[in-house]
Amino acid sequence: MRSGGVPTLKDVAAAAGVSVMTASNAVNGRPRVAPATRQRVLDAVDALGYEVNLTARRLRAGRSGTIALAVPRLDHPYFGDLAARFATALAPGGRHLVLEQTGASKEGELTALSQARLQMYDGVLLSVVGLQHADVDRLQGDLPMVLLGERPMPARFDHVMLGNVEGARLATAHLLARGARRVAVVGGALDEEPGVSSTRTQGWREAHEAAGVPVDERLVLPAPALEMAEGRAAVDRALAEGLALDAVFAVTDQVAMGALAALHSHGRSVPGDVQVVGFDALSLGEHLWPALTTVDPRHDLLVEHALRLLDRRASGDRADPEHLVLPVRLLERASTR
Amino acid sequence: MRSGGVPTLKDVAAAAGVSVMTASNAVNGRPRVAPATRQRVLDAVDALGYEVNLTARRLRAGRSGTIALAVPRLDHPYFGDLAARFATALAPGGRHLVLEQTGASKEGELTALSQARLQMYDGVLLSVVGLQHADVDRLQGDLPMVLLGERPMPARFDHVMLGNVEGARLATAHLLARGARRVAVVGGALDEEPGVSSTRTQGWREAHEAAGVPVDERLVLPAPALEMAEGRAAVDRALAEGLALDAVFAVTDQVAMGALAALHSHGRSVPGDVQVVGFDALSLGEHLWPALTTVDPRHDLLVEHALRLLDRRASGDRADPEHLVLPVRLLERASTR
DNA sequence: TTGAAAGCGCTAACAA
DNA sequence: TTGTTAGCGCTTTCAA
Repeated sequence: MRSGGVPTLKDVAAAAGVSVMTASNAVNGRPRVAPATRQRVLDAVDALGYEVNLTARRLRAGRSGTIALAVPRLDHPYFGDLAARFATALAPGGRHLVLEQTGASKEGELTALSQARLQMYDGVLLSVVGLQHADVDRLQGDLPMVLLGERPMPARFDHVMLGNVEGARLATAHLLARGARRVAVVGGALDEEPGVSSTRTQGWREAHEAAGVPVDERLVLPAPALEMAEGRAAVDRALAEGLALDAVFAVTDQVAMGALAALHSHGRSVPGDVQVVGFDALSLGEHLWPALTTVDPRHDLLVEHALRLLDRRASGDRADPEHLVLPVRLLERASTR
Repeated sequence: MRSGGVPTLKDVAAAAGVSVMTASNAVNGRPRVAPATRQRVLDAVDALGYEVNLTARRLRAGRSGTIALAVPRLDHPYFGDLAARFATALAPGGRHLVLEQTGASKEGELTALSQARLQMYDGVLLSVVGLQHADVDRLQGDLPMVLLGERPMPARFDHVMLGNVEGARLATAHLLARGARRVAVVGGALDEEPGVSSTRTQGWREAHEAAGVPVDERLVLPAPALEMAEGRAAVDRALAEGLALDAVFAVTDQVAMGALAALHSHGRSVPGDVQVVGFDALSLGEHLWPALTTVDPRHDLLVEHALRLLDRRASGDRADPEHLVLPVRLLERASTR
């Protein structure tokens, strides 16, 4: 072993008095190694504290046991929750998740979205929030990859989408059924730019049409980065300007929390004066006061399908890509009547 | 180029009519390449869509430009916030952060904490929350590594600690100065097991001693995983059992949110009946109702010092390891008087 | 200024 | 059952 360095398979082989190949076979539990030989190798492994060099294994064998989840932001609880679910689902198979930050396309911070980076993994789960069609289309090669989230993307990739429109429709219909007539959509967007804001605003609009309630576009309150502070500021401003509203559909739970803060500081009671629904079913919504009614995006199904599709590609399956839209459901809690 | 595969440097060299070595020199901007040659190589790079294989580079050159932040949980906002800060700080240097989940020692989920995994990175920032001295002591080799968080750990590593005791003392002293006499420490622990709970409980105790207020150990309300639900349940139970308290020092903001929920459901006003202080300065605390007074753990300083120490090791410096304790400060907001 | 050779640590394929 | 050969894609060294 090179002094000061980490022991290699060569060191193990030398210590056990076998060839490097036999050491490899023994270490990896491959058959056709005599029990006595195997034991000598494993003893040497213990004695030296050998662990495989995953970089070398990946270069040679093309696998490292690592799957990447690439998300636009590391500091949104939504992605942390999702990452924890994927990590848990991968663990039994001996695989391992790492979280990569892609940044958003507009800001030109796509460091993680290069062939070079993604090639380090056995597979990539790519959240396409904030990405453009072209960003993803640049990706070549046959890296197993599954796209997550609702945005128009190259059809050659497997793609699991949340029921954004359907969830927004459910949430808004629930508010309208509970008597609301002035439902603000906080974090909404009227533009054509596809994404969370616009698709969920679309569901809000459809629910109004289905209920025969006219839509007032002044009730669309933007919160571009979908942060709590923006949701709070948007509702603050609307109330200060005297905009009439008796309900809030927040396009994410984070934005909903901001809305709740604003309503509270203006003395509006929830759900008495204003009913509130969020989207994402973050665990913290359950413990707010009042507990937040929200749309469950079914991350359980997302994880299940995404890994199924990823494994299918990893096993060399060349079937046509699947484009799934998951079902959603409403979790009724105390912030609506 | 192997059909269907990703182009390699060999493909670029062939296309440009130079040797692989010259292509490498040109691509990496090394000197001693004739301008015309360099241009031909770069043209070939563009034409083929070549990107360096980071696995091969790491195996040969020992660097990949990737730093890992290993944390016990991906779904605690605390770590997401910290990760985002590290990612931002690394970006200007062209380096890249990935987030690894270590799990907690007790549950035997230390998948990420193997030599093998960590060796894939140029450096590792290891949050030692939930880890044992022995887990970390197993790590050999000269991988640049900085430990984060207050726990007894092998002294041979650089180690940046938060001012846990000092922060808890500040928070508790603030409550006592504002008239509180029955300060519950939610998420606290009386045992000797070192960690967030016990060190912050220690600060709570010291503040009482300094103020001459007797400590009542019944006011130590555990929340082992420091989750919101546990904080809520702990305070719920205490109030149901008639435990007298006029203030809460929650050892994390997450636990503080749970405490706020419990206080609210028991009709206790904050800060009127019960004052509340958290710890961590999570951004969501600013937007709660009331806004949460909290201890700022100075993540800005943590990031600055951790990267300084990491870079020092990466440059081969053999200086004695540093063991820093960061200063903290109290952010006074509306949940205290 | 350019290139040939060697090898990082590992494993697939084949030979003994 | 064990070992030999070759090479993954890159970069360091050294020669041309």
